[in-house]
Amino acid sequence: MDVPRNLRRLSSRELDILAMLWQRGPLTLREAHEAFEEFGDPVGYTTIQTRLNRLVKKGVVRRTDRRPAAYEAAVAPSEVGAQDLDTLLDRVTQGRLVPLVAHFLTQHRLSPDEIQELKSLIDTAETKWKQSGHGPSSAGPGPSKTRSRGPSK
Amino acid sequence: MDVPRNLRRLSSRELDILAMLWQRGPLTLREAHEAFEEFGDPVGYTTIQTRLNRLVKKGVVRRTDRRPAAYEAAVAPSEVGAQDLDTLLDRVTQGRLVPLVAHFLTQHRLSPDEIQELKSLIDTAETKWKQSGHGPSSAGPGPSKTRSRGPSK
DNA sequence: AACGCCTCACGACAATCGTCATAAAAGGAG
DNA sequence: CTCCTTTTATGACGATTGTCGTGAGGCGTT
Repeated sequence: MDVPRNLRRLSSRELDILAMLWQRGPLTLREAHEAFEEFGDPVGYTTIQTRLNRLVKKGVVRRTDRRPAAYEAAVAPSEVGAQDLDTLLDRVTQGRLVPLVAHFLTQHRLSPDEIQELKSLIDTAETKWKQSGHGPSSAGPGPSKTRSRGPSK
Repeated sequence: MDVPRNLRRLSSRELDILAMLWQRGPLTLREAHEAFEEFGDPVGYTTIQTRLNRLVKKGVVRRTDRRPAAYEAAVAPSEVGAQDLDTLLDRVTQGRLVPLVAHFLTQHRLSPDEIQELKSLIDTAETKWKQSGHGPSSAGPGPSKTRSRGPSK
C-alpha cells in the first residue's frame, strides 16, 4: 500500500465524495456528478471535478488512465474513518464508548441481527478481560478512563 | 437555549479548544493557553485568543464580562458532537453501529462497568423493539439499512 | 480535413482556517 | 499621576476550502 502514511486532513465536502466512492465504487467524473445528485447537495460539474482532483492529490483516490477516467477510493473507510471517529470520540465523550452507543440508540433502532452481533461482541470483550489476569472487581470507582491523550492532530 | 439553530461548521482546531472547555470548564484566555499545553499541540497565546474569539463569534462559546474574561462552552458536547458523530457514522459505516463498536474494541478495552452498561443498553433496545409491534424475525436478509440519507450537510 | 461534442486541465475567487505580531486599553505598584 | 504588566482588539498573511467558468485536447462523424 503506497497510501500516504499520515493521510492529510480531508474536508467535510471531500469526505462526502469519498463516501460516495466507497459505496458506489469506481465512477467516471460524469457518473460521479450524477450520482452525487441523490447523494449530497447537488453541485456543479466542475465542482465535483475539483473535489475529486484534490482527493487524488491527497492520495486517497486513484484515477485510471482509461479515457473516460474512473475515480476510485484508494483508502478504506477504516483508514480514514476510524481515525476521525477516534478523534471525535475522544473529544466528545472523552473516549468512552457508552455515551456514544446511548446517543445512537436515541436516534436509531437496532435490528435483531445487530443486537445479536453486539451482544457477542461484548461477550468477547468480557471474556478477554477476564482472561488477561484480572479479577472481576464488580464496581470500580473511577469512571473508566480509556482516554488516550492528545486531540489526535 | 439561544444557541445558533444550525450551528456553523467548526474546524478541527476550534473543536480542540471547545473540547478542552467541555472538560476543564470556564477558563480565562491565559488559563486556556496554559491548559492547552498539555491538551493539544502547544501554540501561541494569540492563536488561542483567535480560536476562542472565532468560537464566540460562532456562538458556541460564551465570554463573561468580568475583567479577566472567562470563556465557557455554550453548547453541550451532544449538540455539536452528536451531529458530527452521526455524519461520520453515516459516511464511514453507512450508519451502522456494529462496525464502529467492533473497531473500537480492537483499540480499547472496556471496564466491567462499561460492559454492564452496554449490556443493559442493548437489553433496553431489544425490549423496545419487541414492544413496538414487531415479531422477532430471526434472520432478516438485508443488512439492516438504518441509513438516513444525505451526508448531513 | 473539418466540425462538434465530451472530457479534462487551469485558473479565478471569495470565505474560512491557522498562526501570529502589534498596538491599544485596563489595572495595579509606587 | 506615571510606569509596568496583563488583557484585549486589530490586522496580517499564507494555506485550504468550496464553487465555478473557460479554454484546450481528443475523438467519432460527415
